[in-house]
Amino acid sequence: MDYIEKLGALVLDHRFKRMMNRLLSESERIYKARGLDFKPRWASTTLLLSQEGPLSISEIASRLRVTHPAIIKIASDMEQRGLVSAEVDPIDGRKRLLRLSPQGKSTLQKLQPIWRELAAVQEELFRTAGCDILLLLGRVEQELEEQSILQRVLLRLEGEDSTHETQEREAENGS
Amino acid sequence: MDYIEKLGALVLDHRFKRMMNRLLSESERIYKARGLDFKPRWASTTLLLSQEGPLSISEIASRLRVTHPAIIKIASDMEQRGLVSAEVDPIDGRKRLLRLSPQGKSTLQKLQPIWRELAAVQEELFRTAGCDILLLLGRVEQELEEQSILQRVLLRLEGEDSTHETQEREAENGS
DNA sequence: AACCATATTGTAACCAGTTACGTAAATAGA
DNA sequence: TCTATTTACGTAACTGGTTACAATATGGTT
Repeated sequence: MDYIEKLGALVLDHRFKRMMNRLLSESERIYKARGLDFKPRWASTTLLLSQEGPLSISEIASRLRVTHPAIIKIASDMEQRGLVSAEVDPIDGRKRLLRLSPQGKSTLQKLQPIWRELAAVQEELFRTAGCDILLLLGRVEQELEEQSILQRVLLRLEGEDSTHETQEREAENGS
Repeated sequence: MDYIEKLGALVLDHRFKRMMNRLLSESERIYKARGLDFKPRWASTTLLLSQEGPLSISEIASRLRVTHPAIIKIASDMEQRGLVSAEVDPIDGRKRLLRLSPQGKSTLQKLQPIWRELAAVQEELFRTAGCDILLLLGRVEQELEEQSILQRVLLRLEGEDSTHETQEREAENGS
């Protein structure tokens, strides 16, 4: 019945998305079950702010590798719930420095034990299934820095149809 | 510098999302490099239609485990480019049967060798990094069917704070 | 001091999905 | 046969991101 599984590696993106959604929705339910009004998507910003003091929007964005509008949205949601406060940087009027509010810190205290177990459960889940998922993802990202999927696939295809090589070469060199 | 990697399993969702985006954007560039006007997100629908004849919107949606509005969007995009055609089911006037058009089939022919190499490259990438990714994901999904992350985490938390059990129990029972 | 380039934030428009809802066709039951 | 329920599709509104663009503050040059 599950056609996506049958399709294999071709739809790996689909599989990753499914796993991501599962992790997000279960985290959300865990927070709810523990009586916390907290969204999984705030986790990385919360941790970053807790560990590295007040930071500007764009600093957070670059550290977390998302775009600044995404952080603006997260920050404004967290401000509404009183978890973070913001003030203009006194020495650079363009920046708005974000910090965890007292309420944000108290929420963090409640989150810590949950996060500890959540991380342990997830790591264990993948280890039981056969591998260290973080190590694996790190290695794959490393491999891809050396050579992109695009390059790998085009190279293999080029070997195949060495008869009709036309515009592919440019595209490949362009990267 | 990459704070997400430092955060570890807590932000596994983030890591999966990153990998998914990478796979999608590289696929898109591969299609472009080979001169095809084709989106990675059409792949599963295209394959399904090619293998299992004309299908209705909701059949496709359920086979691919997405919602039907998502398929409506994909189908209308593919119709615009002439890759699929649709007609009302003669024996059930509610259904719109989708099938690959001749042009869709010819595009499929061009996609096949690309997909073959793409799948091979992706599998190899993960195998080199240490594991059979499809097997791994399948196993984890299997494990999660037996017991959800929610249950696992709540169980572990319950064991922990058996000393200071306050309001958490209610929340936990509520789920 | 004036000006230009750059950095930061914010906003708008878009994308790819979801949930929620409305409508039409089919089906089941009285 | 008439009605009530269910199914299929479509649309609207929302979410969580993106890119593109505008406005403003900073800092370096002349």
